[in-house]
Amino acid sequence: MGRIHFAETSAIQTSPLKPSTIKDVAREAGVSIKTVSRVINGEPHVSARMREKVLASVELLNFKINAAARSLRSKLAKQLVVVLDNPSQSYTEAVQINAVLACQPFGFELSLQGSADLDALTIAMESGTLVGLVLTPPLSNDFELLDRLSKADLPFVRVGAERGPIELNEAGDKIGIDDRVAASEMTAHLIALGHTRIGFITGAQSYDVARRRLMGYYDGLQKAGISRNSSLVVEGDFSYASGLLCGEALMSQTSRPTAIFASNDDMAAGCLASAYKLGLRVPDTLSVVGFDDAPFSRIIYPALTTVHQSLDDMMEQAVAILAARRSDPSAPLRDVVIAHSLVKRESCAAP
Amino acid sequence: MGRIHFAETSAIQTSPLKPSTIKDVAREAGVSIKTVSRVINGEPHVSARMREKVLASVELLNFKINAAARSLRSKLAKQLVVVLDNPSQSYTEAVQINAVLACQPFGFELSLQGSADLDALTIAMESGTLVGLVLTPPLSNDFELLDRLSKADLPFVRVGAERGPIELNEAGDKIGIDDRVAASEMTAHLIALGHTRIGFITGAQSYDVARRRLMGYYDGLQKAGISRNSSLVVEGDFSYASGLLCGEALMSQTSRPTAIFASNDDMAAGCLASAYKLGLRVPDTLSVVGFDDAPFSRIIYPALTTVHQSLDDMMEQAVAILAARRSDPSAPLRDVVIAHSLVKRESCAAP
DNA sequence: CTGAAAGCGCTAACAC
DNA sequence: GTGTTAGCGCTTTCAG
Repeated sequence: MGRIHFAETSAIQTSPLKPSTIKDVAREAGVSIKTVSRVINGEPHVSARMREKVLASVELLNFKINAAARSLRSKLAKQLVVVLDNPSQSYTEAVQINAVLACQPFGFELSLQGSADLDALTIAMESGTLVGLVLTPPLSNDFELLDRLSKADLPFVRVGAERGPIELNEAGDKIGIDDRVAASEMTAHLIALGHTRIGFITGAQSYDVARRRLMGYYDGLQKAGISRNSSLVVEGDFSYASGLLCGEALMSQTSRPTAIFASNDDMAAGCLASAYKLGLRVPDTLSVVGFDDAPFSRIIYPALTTVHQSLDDMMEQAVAILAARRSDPSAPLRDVVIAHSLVKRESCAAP
Repeated sequence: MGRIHFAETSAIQTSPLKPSTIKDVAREAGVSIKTVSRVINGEPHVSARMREKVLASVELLNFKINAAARSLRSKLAKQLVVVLDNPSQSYTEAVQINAVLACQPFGFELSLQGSADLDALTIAMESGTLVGLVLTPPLSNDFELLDRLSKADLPFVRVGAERGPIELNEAGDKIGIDDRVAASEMTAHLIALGHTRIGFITGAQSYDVARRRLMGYYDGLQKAGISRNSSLVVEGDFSYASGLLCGEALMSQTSRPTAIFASNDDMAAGCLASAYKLGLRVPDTLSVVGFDDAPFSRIIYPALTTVHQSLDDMMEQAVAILAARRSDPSAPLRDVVIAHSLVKRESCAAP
């Protein structure tokens, strides 16, 4: 997750010269400052020759645009709100840092909120300071909220939202991984290892992401011809504490599962802890896998086999989508699917 | 670590009005815009009556200073460099997010770097764009670097740096916890529990912070009248991998320790993993404690007893010190000690 | 102690 | 296609 890429953020290393202005560039290139402005903003109606001359001078003088002056004049919106209300500590932290990182290049002012205050947001939008909202699960699938947001004409992107047939009150851009496919792949991995009694710890069923992961688990079972067993599925809430409880419930059954698939890493960690408490060795006696590839997943013992979802990509693109929509509000709605991957570590083995 | 405080960052929630300008305030208060400027910048030479009038109007109109306009005009430096080169993944991540957070209120542009490029930094300083540097361990005690930094007249604050008798090439502001006292307290805690054979995993001895924590461990032993035993001290490098190795080394001794004090949480996690591998139950057979209170320390099993150091406070103050020094370069050098605390969780028990 | 005027670097609006 | 002009909101002169 949020490793900052040193080279990218290191403005100082790349600009060892005194800052030059648009005027300097204009003089150098022998054009007007407006032309320079057009070129550096990628506007049309500039001849190729001029563009080249300007670009050369920009390079020569190591011109860097003055963000303060630009935003003072252009009054482009720059507040971006991320709404975050998730019980998973690691998810919450990962979203936070990646949101901060994603906003840096745009100079957006990030505001993290636990819920969306429509009135305040509407005012901010009308006064031209709001770029838009990034909604994370479970809010990204809260249809009442989505409805009000679209009625208020507020741009928003839904992270990890349900994708599928367009529904009536469907709106906003979407971005996420294919949770269902990922969960099915993980299930298949467990089955390939030889497991047939596979427990599943689901998130709250009010979360669409939880439902999708559960469906993926069922898909995997079905593909292998293994029938569902409702006693092997228990419902947590994506928190560590719930993983502890659900793990215990699963393991204390008369015929206990040989593998447990927790639908996020926080719950997998809890599950690992309860296995330890019950004296079950992982992966020898029990395999445990997670979902998310939280930062701690390689540092707990045993290192967790899990599904990697690239939250940095996701937040980066979410912010980029909003930024693009700022210039062109009527651009077609995006639905971006980010690649996921299985990361196999030490927490599972053959039964 | 980096939990973002929702209320603080939520500019939108607190300013549901259209932004008003210094002009509006001046008109409201019946004064000139310069007077408003003086008041909001805390400048002297303003009568109490005027100040009050202005403040009232500021409140009334919900005036928020326009950072873009201010920085365009005042050309105050706003680049802040954090130099970070530490093997601990969790420490690195925590510093990153807290640095980003700490810079937000000042509108500083953060640049994370793996080393300090003096030439580039000097140019940036001379052209008035550099606020200063925040040095983290081990750089915060790299005397050659410190020396060059002070000769180049660059402001810097040293996080987690050695404190004590002023040395010749001592310079810069300092901020950190009292590592030595903290380590001694943790050792005392272990001893109070009944442990006498306490293993210690130290960081690389080239790190002053590692040396201080080791000294604290010795202090704790000494206070209890327990003699040092060099076979109980092994040297890691603050990484998870080294904790794994060192833990193994400690545990495979003929008369193994009943408790292990790893001098950071990454190594403690590694140590826990090696205990698990060797079939030693923690805390039943072996107690393990860490240092730092990394985000994962409550999620691994067993939840880690550790020393909490408030990196958010530290980075916040570090940035604030630099900001203050920007207005008054000759202010006396600060040496801030942040409070630490023992957080007792489940990873240790009586032998 | 207070104020009037100039202008930071850039882009919007309008010429040409 | 290109250039000119005005002015964003603030702080900095420099006069009172």
